[in-house]
Amino acid sequence: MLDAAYAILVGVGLAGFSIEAVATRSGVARTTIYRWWPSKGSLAIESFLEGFRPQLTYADSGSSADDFRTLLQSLARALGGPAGQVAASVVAQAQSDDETRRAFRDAFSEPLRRSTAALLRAGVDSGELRSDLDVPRVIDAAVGALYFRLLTGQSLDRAWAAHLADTLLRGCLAPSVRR
Amino acid sequence: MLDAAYAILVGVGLAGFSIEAVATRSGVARTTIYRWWPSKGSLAIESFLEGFRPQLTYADSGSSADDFRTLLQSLARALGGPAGQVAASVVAQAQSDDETRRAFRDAFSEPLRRSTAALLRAGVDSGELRSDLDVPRVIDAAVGALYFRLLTGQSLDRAWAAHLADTLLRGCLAPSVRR
DNA sequence: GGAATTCGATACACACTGTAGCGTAATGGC
DNA sequence: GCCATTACGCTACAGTGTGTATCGAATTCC
Repeated sequence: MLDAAYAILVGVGLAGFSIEAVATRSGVARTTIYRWWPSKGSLAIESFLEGFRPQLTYADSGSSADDFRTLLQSLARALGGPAGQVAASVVAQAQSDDETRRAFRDAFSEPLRRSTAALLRAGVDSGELRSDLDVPRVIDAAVGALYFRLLTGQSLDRAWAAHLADTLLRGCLAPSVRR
Repeated sequence: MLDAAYAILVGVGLAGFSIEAVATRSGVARTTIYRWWPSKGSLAIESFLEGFRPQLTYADSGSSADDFRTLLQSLARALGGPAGQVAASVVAQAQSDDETRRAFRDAFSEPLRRSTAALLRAGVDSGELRSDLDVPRVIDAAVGALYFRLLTGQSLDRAWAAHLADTLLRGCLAPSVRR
């Protein structure tokens, strides 16, 4: 059923995503789906997590800047593909369903935020990044830019992510490392 | 009818937003609404534009950095209020309706992008901002961060916007002006 | 004052939701 | 091997919203 839900979200998009459609496609009775998922949102988010989780690269090269760039690139690569369509659908669903919003935050958004924060803080500690770096804002900007491109249907690839990372990092590097 | 649509989106949110509900609330027949708007999305976006347009501040203080900060603050202020709820609903609608997506981009997203780009380019020309500034990415980051906070239901106010602007500007200022 | 337009009201076919009830097949413990 | 539990398919149902068609009444324009 998760496969069917994923396939529908990737193919037809949120417009054609209904319990009915998932049931038909997966060859399962509608009642069976209701038995397992309380709402459309929870089904969507679970199918997203199923298909997305293993695609991120948390490098540890010794340079926080490089690791940051690598992470953003892997994010862009993942969200630029089919999973991006699913992610956008989940975010859209979350606008009319607090439960979905909460689930998405807890299962995806916050963990990602925490990992990124740890990565940047390591850079601050090592002296590579400026000591007064406003980590939450940098993450808002980075993740936000990805959201923005994703939800406005613009392309999302490694090259774009690399440029974004470089642009952001210019304000993050410690004075002694700046170009 | 636009007032009714706006009020519903602000109050109940996207969940309770239906042609039916707008008709009932505005005391109008459902058929009349269908006569004027081809889709739910076009109704939502028009009610958004009606209630939002006049709220942005395009300052011209002589400093691009200050103007950028001011613009971001006014955006945050506007989107942090009731209109933000409506904007989020429109973006969500746009995920299942290409027409809505296109309309939102043409009527809101792109003009805002263009104005911001002009503002930043003026800073580049005046020498306040670095000559190799990647303007599109800075805008992606700034606008994206706003989107992100908006769509994940996080607060959005002037103080946050000011910190965001400062964080971004650190990577934008020309070497001679840097702190 | 007559024509054109716009509206309200009703009706209809359709799709999806969410719940309930019932019979059936598989599973797992003893 | 038997029996209880569990999960499933199927059907039915009431409710809500969609989108279209039709028609008479009200309003506006000239």
